[in-house]
Amino acid sequence: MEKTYTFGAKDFTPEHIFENGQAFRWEKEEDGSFTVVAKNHLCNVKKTGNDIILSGADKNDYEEFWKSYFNMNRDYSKLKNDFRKIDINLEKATIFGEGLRVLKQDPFEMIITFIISANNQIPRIKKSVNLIAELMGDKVGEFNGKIYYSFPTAEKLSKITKEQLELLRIGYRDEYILKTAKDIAESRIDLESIYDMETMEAQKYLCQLMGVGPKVADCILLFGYGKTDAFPVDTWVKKVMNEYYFSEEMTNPKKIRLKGLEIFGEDAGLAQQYLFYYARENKLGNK
DNA sequence: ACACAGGGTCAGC
DNA sequence: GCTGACCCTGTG
Repeated sequence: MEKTYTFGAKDFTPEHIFENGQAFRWEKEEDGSFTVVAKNHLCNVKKTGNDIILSGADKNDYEEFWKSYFNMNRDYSKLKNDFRKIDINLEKATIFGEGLRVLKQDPFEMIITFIISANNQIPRIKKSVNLIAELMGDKVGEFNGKIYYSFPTAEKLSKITKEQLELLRIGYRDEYILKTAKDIAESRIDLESIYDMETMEAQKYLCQLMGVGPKVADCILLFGYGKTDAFPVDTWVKKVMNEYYFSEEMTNPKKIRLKGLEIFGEDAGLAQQYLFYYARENKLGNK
């Protein structure tokens, strides 16, 4: 019999967690559940009534891995309560994205994933990232007839061949991920040291990597390092910030970022994720 | 059909 | 600092 672990579904809505553009290593099943692979762990996440059921994971797997992955130590009820006091638009976004959580994912995987994300579309990003795991990673397990693979280390990815790169269909980004994987594998950039850096210092440090600019760096810091004061400014955040917080059109991402931190404070990155999801799902500012 | 945008970044000025 | 080009592909 397959192992399972069950916990309360308060502040935990799988589709709002997985379908908000922070994670790409999952499949939605026919019953609405999500099968997710992270590091060398695999499980299926299903919401039934007031419960979340993890299949393929037991209490020990939860305590050792998934609890941290889902950032279960963070109190999202309190967070939403604080956000509601700050601003009515943010309150609307938190209600819309009820149960959204910002995950703690692998830093190297985030680096490669968000380099690929630049000037790209979410379905294509998902395809490319999963193909990298399939080509260069190891088999983690199987669920519902589908095989799941771990994301490769920098050492492994740095040995990808030209032919394999072709298969990824990531266009001009192939030289970015190759050079970045090499810089990390050969220790020119130390990913561990980033944990101890202030967010702005870390952003600058990450921007040394080919294909990493300020926005991608913020995504890496928010989704991979748990730095909640990283505030990625993309097209959607630009739209939503202009809609609510600027009287005249603001295009400068640096100033939008500053405004976000000024309004939303030390957890601005979490606010950003609600706003991003809200703006994109409602196609805010389109025509 | 075919232009357009997509979780931006880079090189060149 | 600003501008244009950039591999692809899903969408209208």
